[in-house]
Amino acid sequence: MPATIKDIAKKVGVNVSTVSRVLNNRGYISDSLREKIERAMIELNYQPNEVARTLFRKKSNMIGIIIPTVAHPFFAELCSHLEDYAYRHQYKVVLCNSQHDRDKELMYLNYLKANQVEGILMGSQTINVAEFSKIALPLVTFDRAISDQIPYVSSDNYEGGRMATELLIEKGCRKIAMITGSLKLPMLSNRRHDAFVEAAKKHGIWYTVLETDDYGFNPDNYEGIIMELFSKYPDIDGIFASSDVIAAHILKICHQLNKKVPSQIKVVGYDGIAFSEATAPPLSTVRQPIREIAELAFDLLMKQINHEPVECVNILPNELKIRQTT
Amino acid sequence: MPATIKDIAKKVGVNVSTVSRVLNNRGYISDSLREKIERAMIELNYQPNEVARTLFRKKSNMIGIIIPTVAHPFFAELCSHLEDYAYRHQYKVVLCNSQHDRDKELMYLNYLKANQVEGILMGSQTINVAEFSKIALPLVTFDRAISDQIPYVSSDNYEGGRMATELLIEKGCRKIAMITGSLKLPMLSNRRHDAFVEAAKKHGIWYTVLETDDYGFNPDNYEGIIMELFSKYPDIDGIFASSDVIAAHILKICHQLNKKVPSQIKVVGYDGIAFSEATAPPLSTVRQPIREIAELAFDLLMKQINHEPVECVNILPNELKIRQTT
DNA sequence: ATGAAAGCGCTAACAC
DNA sequence: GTGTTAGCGCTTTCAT
Repeated sequence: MPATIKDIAKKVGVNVSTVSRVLNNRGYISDSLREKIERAMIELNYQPNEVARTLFRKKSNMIGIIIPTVAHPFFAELCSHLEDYAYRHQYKVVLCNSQHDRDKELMYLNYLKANQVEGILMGSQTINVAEFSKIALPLVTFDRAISDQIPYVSSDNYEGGRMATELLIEKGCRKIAMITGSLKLPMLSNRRHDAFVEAAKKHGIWYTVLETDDYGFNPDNYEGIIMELFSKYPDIDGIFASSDVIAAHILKICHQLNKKVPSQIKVVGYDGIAFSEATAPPLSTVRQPIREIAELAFDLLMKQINHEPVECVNILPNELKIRQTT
Repeated sequence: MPATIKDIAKKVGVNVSTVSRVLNNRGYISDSLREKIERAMIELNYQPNEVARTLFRKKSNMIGIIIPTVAHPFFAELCSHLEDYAYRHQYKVVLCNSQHDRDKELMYLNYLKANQVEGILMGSQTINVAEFSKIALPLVTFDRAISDQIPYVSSDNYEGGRMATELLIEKGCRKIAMITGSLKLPMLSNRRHDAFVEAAKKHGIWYTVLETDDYGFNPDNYEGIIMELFSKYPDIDGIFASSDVIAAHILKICHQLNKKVPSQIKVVGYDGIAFSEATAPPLSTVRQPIREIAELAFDLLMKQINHEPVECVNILPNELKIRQTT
């Protein structure tokens, strides 16, 4: 049994409130007593029970992060930055992978609320506004605008898609394809696709679009689609992938099919994850400001927790990284 | 203010203990009352406060995961599986990235304990046994044997290193290198290096070893080392990388230097992360059973929490994935 | 079958 | 300066 404030009090022969005072550095305390108490704390290896404190203060210093899966490098990097900011602000992070499972998402939302987290960061949403309003907790989302009440932060998907497509065209592509996650879901990232289509049309370039499985996190699925694309249109000379992971698979298949990148075919990814620098050849991509997204999202959450007003629409600019696949 | 058990009791006109009974399905309750109470709970959107429950029960249903950084794909995948098992057992996961920072690690350890987590999974340790014994919490580690009291689970590093090296040799390499994380730290993964050296010696093959920066998670550092290797020994014909991430960078540099893989030079990685299948060409690697490692580690933690005896040394076999870089 | 009361570990009025 | 006390939201004896 770990020592409690009572044990300390008893050992020193004072009241628990006195111990509490030194613990919180509040109120007057004689130096001699303070010293004695501090010594006792060390001797008994005392640590305040944060659960009890949370119960009283109604402040848990915990936030929840709900994402589809931390196994995806984009979310892993996002998460890593988020944890970094949280730590600096003395917040702990509860990691929740929804796996795009609606039930799991709902369960986690309830869990988190029941555990008194102060706010939630969501990179995964299958649930709707009504369900959210029940949660009644500070919330920030990525990639999805749930309602105009709930702040979101996202990269400039349209502009990102435009940059990628224009790059392909500029570099001479005349028959381009986009491989994207499912467009059925109302995700902000679908605007990458809108931009692709509009840019292609604007330049009068032939184009086609292929969608991966519903959630786009299944590599096996990617390769089938890429193969299908190449067998149907062997003369495709440019591909915009809606994620670097997909782009890496394209590069792999190109290598396998002996299609030279970038001479015969050019590829642009999206995200700018660490691995995009380590592909062969290094991947041209639309780099999302992952760190900044994390920082802003965390900041927005803190503001809500502190009842400060927040901007709901937060779109951050991307950076086009022209490397060696274009 | 969310509704409490008192609000429910007042609304229905019963004592809180009665409400508590229906909440916990304990003791006798008339059907009519139960129904009324359940209705009230729904009407008030009641959710039990898990913090209060934790305080009373001394059971938080939370565990902590301390890893160097979830941005590294190996840990991201491990974490993803861990979260999966935790969820299935109704446990929540607090994510802690130590960044190999001793202070941060210590802080987190204390935080976690103060927050009454039931156990800790550690993939990062700079602290020592003495510091650990103060924690006095169920613990399982990866990659590092802290003491013979603390269970760890790891892939068979020696055998993995041996398989990788033998593969290189078997495929005809006569001048091989290993690029590894720092060997200064007493990590289990250093045995990959031991195996490399012994296998090379056994076959009378020339070899050399290069170490990355202390913690081996800095890609900029990797490339410098790889370049250095190639400029010093341009006729190297095989490299064993101690991680797939390093291996990917080697592949990239080879592409850049126009060294053909696998004809001129062969590369084997370690880990078997998802990306290892998407490199060009697909990477031969020693695949760690990441899911199984996570499962066993979680299981070991649960056993300790339940005061069941556990095996301390847990070494799981790897699988040699021969793809197209060898 | 239901209520009253004590207590989990801690904090914050309010006394003295 | 330090002690007393009530209470955070919940659970669990122990009465009735």
